[in-house]
Amino acid sequence: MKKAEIIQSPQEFSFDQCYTFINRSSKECLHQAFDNKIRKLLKFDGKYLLLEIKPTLQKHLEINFLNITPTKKEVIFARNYISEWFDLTTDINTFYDFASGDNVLNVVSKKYFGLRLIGIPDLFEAIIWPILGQQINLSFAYSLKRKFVEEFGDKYFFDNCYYYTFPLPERISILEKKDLTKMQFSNNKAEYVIQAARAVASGQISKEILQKLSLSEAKEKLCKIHGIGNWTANYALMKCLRNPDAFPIEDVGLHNAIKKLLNLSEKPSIEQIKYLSTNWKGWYAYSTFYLWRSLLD
DNA sequence: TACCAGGATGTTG
DNA sequence: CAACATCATGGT
Repeated sequence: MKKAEIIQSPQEFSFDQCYTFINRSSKECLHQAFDNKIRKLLKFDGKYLLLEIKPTLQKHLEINFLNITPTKKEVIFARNYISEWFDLTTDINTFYDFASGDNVLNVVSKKYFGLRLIGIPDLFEAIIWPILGQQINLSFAYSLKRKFVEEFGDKYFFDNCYYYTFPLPERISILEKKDLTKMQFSNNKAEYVIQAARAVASGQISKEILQKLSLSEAKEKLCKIHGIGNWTANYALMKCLRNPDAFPIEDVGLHNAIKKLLNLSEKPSIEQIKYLSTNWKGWYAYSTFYLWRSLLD
């Protein structure tokens, strides 16, 4: 019996809320969620780490390494990954303070108390996933991602099923468009994905570089890549860089969530959303995420 | 059947 | 600069 690792969670943390979001699609291929447990494959220093995450009785996070006995470095790596994925270090009390007085966020901020902004720690994945999702329904986006991951990611067999890691930009940067169009990518998507892979593989874009820039500078840098517009840039900055003011305002899911919450007859315009979100500064990303969560009910 | 999907880009007027 | 066409395909 291997020793379980425990990550202390903050007071404002609900495993159930995070689990609901993580388990939102049965078509997800980069982790598995069942029986209130989450399994995810990581690769560290050439070695596969298959993690299983579940809540303890005290509502903290328990991590078990299913396939190996980890070294100290591997334990640290896994702990840091989970902490980042679940955003365990942000103090969200001031979010709740302002949200309780906000016309849009009042209900959701209470209803989903303890939900953290579930991120995408890998920058390449945080850019490619929204590109795949551009202008198509989520169901189809998930099937595109599955084909992409199964073809170009790493595969690891354990406990009667396969686990995958997201493809590396170096691998994708050398593809030809037809490698992707044959798996139902549009010509544009294929082009965008390969261009983005080259930008990351070459070092033109990295987490470290973006971290040092202001939000507008980071958006500008991302938008230089063909296929990354304002929505995709904000999505990546929100989910990977965790910029609190990243705000994918063009997002259709956001529009639908606001329409539903305010009982509008039509989806709100961009101008209406700008007005409604006037007081969200410092919490645009969290506000967006809580609204996305409301779509799952 | 037509229209919309977790948009972005190129072209047109 | 705003309006429109295009993309690929699943869902309704």
